[in-house]
Amino acid sequence: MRVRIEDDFSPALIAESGQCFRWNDGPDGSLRVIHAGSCVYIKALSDDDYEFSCSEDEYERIWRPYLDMDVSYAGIRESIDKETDPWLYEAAVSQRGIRILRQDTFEALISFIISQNRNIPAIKRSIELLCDAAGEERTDAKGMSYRTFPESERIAALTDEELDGCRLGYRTSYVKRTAELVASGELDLEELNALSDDRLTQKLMSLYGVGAKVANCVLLFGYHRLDAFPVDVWIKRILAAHYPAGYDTEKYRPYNGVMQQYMFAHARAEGI
DNA sequence: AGGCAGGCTTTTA
DNA sequence: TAAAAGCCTGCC
Repeated sequence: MRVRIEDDFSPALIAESGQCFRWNDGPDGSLRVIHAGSCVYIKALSDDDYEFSCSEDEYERIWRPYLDMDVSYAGIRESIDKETDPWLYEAAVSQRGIRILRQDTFEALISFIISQNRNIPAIKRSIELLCDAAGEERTDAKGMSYRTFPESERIAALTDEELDGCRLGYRTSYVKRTAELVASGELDLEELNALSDDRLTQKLMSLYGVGAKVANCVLLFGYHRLDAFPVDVWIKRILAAHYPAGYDTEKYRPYNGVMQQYMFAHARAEGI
């Protein structure tokens, strides 16, 4: 179906943003996106018009919420103070179209545990191997097969050899223990949504293999806490270079996470 | 108590 | 060979 989207939206920039790992190039300049057991091709027809390879019902039910279409990212972007934050402003202009996806919480948790101390191609490779090993095989709108992100029970049921085959390295035990905790019901990720940002961060950091950085990524990308501000090596370098006197996270509350994405993506694309 | 060094798997550039 | 969207353990 054809969809008109007038707010900031760039599938290409989202695919490169580092927040999601299952957006890949499809035919004819389209992006192929896998989420929530479904797969869709998104193709830009003009600045504001997009073709989604799904029904209107599926778009409304799955893709529109996933793409966070009820939040105005243009509004957030335009709140940036060009005078006091020139580099952030420039980052937001060049990365206009990035949105914070409403990803599945479990998928985000496992994905960002896998992400630690690795670059994006390696992260994507491990996640695809994990989906191949434990996800369900389905067929997309173009007749191509894809695999869903596995349920916690399916990951917990993998043998050590199968999990090792996903090239997780020392993260294998982190993924295994987290999946087992969720599968057993001992850890209810949905229930945690009632916690404040600080409490949720603490709770996630109590998990084996989850530190401050991964916890903040899970808040931002898995719980849609738009104020979460993951600090990684890139953000450290950016703040050192452009905010030597310190970066004030009060100013853009409650959208610090959106600003973080503009900065991170811009630094990766254009340099710091 | 809180901070720091060293180690960890594998891939990428 | 160093670095990579880091975290854990042990030591001080």
